[in-house]
Amino acid sequence: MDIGQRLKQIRTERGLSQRELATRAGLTNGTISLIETDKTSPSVASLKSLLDAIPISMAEFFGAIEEQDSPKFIYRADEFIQLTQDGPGQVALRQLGNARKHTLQVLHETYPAGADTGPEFLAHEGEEAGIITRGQIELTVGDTIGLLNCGDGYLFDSRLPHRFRNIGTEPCEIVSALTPPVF
Amino acid sequence: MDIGQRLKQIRTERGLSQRELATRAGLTNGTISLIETDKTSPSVASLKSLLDAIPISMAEFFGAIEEQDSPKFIYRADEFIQLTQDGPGQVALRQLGNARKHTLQVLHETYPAGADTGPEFLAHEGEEAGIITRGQIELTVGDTIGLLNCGDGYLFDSRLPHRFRNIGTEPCEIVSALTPPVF
DNA sequence: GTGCCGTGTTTAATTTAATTGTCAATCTGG
DNA sequence: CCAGATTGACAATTAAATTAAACACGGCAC
Repeated sequence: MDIGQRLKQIRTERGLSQRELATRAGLTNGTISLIETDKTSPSVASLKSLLDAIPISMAEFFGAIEEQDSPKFIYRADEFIQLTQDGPGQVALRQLGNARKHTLQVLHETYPAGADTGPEFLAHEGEEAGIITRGQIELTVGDTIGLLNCGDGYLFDSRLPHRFRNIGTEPCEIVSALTPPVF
Repeated sequence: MDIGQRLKQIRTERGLSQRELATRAGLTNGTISLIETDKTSPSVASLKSLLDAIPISMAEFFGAIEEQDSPKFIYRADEFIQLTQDGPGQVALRQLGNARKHTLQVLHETYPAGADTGPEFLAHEGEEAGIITRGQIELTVGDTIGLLNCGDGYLFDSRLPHRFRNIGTEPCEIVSALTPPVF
């Protein structure tokens, strides 16, 4: 999402210099330079001032950006959405993309040593599967219990009651998938 | 343009607490509180994180806001668009609204003592008119010269060459109108 | 009632954005 | 060719957003 490039494009299209736009918007040329070179992320208020002075609406501005850079296929590690609070001993669930827009939900799960999805079992519609990428974890599905090591995987009907427990000493990481997404 | 209200609306619609949304977006609950109560204007990056975690696009977010609060009839003094650079002895032109969207352009003009629109006369299409609200100014239109005092006004065809000069000792302020707008 | 969790708000400290002033590079006119 | 003006970028300071921690309010179990 390149705000700087888009701002520069519109500004130059209309034949405005950074200084001219700056005075109209009540900002400074330096600020516009920093924004256009992506060295800062402007406040919504600043961006609104700039767009009013051009003039163009926020919706138009972002509409053009978002239809430009979609559809999105690649998600960087820092773009994952954290579904859980962090804290010592807490399970961390990091979701890939906007699951609501898809039928598939992929998570990067981290279970610290001793972590547990709880004594009450989980159960919901759909199917889920995953592969252990670090450490090991105990998985209970129905009345089956198994210890999964790094490289192992699982696949089951989510309606069956299930539970994850890291009974090892090192953290366990899992890449898992669910369909349909559950929240 | 109430960003806080809109964010709160969407967040509560989806049954998210400030803290839950905060962890998903990688921010803090305090920040969301400040944004929702309009005590701060978030950076575009922060807002994008929040909207991604909801999820909703920037264009959708602002689209709903902008169709809500338009059409706009009232413009606050600090919303005027400054058409000129500030500086000592400089004429300041502050424009009311987005003249490009209308056929009428209204300006709040300030002429410091000694200010002058220049020895070369102005001339452009349309008509212009105004009323002096402070101080006094010398107006030349064609070969007519007049001294206008506070409360006086003018109205002429803009194709006639014209010039404003503040020959007094105190600043002069004028509220003027042009049609069609000139840039 | 008391204690506990969940909510949203507020405060001081920190991080980040915005301003100010300056720079080199690029035009423009004499 | 040079002087003056204009452009976008940069460094240091100022202003503002963000954090982290505390606060106050309202349920809800016990």
